[in-house]
Amino acid sequence: MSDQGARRPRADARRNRERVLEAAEQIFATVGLQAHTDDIAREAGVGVGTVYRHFPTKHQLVEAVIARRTESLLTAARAAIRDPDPGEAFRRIFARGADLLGRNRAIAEDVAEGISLPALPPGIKEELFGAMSDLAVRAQAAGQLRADVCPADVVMLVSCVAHSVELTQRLDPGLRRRFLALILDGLRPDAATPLPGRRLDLSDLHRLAAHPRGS
Amino acid sequence: MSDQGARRPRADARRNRERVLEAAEQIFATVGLQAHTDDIAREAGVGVGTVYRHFPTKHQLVEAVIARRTESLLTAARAAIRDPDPGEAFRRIFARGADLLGRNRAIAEDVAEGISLPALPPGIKEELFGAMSDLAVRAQAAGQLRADVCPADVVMLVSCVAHSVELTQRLDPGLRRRFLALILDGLRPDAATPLPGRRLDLSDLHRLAAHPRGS
DNA sequence: GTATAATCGGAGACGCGGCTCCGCTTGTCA
DNA sequence: TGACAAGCGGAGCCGCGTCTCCGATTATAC
Repeated sequence: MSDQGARRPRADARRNRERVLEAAEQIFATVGLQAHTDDIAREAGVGVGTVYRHFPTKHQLVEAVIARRTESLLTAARAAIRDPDPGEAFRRIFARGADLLGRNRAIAEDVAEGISLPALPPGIKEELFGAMSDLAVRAQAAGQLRADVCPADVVMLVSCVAHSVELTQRLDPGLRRRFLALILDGLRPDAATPLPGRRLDLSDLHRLAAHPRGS
Repeated sequence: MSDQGARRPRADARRNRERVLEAAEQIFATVGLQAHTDDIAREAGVGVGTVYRHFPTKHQLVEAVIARRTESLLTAARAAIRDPDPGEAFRRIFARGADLLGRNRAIAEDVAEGISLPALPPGIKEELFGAMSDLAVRAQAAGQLRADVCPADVVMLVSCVAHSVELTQRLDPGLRRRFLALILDGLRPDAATPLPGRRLDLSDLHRLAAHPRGS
């Protein structure tokens, strides 16, 4: 009761935590979200108990793994906002997102699962949506992105690409670029046929994110 | 041993089989593939035992439900091959597929799951792929579809659309048409930027279909 | 109407995967 | 070096969902 509650963990605990994180990253990336905790523990060379002590639920483990990877994308997206060529910046980040998804099956599944990005801590999610949205708006202002798409469309398209990535990855990793090219062509402003239906904004997406599956 | 092995089922058996099929169609459409057998039985007003007598595994039940729905799409696709406007025919069947997917969550999940269409009997699957492929080729010959996409791309795109449908349906059913329009714009021949990567044919897809998940 | 075989229903067996519990081990501090 | 709390591991618990089993029920044939 005399000193502060926080106390540095033991060396082996720190080492194991890192090992679990790395094993999880590796296994989730190849097997996907439905990987078994036991397999992750075995890969890390520890017992299941150890995994669950560091990450009380499987979901928290997924969250930790995905957050790590996503942060770097967010950083890149933030930097891209200052790019002198908004169209190129938009396409680059879009492609980079697809790339991240392509390299990590768990993230692809998570993003494909919904705009809700259930495994991502709320803060990062909103920032990422916001950054993508900003990039889109800037590209539109520069006449490099068709004017009738709304940020919500773009975010959804990413999820759509995530999904195609999931598929094509299994067949031929190079195929991903074909899809990307196809979708980016559909996003170009020249020769675009007007989109039907109503526009949605980010708040609609966030509203949906709150109710991931129910109707 | 005197008469032939086949014998007409009892009247109540036929009635129950039909009820199960209808209940399953209804529940799978709204809840999706992960619907519980017990719920289907309750909806049909029979016991689980009855469901399992008619459809020994859940998978066979799914298969029966999906096959029913898919056959009508196949019929439409076959008819569309004789359409005087190949571009329009292609777009119409593409849209109709998306529509079917949009109305039935189980099919959307199944198609989204992979080009493998795991729940579909092999015959229908190949015919459907073939019909879509024919429509694409004809549209290309008429200059209504960009020349650098290959049939495999189209089949994959359908899966991609299936996925977006899954998402958008929950948010706003009208949104589906926006996606469709976006994708179809990307498929137009004018102003298309050349697609990178190598072309795949249907046999590549079928090869993949044989190994749905493994690497 | 009666015999009989087909069909029904739902309690519960079974397998699977996330998670817990507790006896043993090991890092840390004096 | 010894004492002890922090940390470890993995057998097994628990809830869930698919499917089975068998006594009760009922359509059908004569």
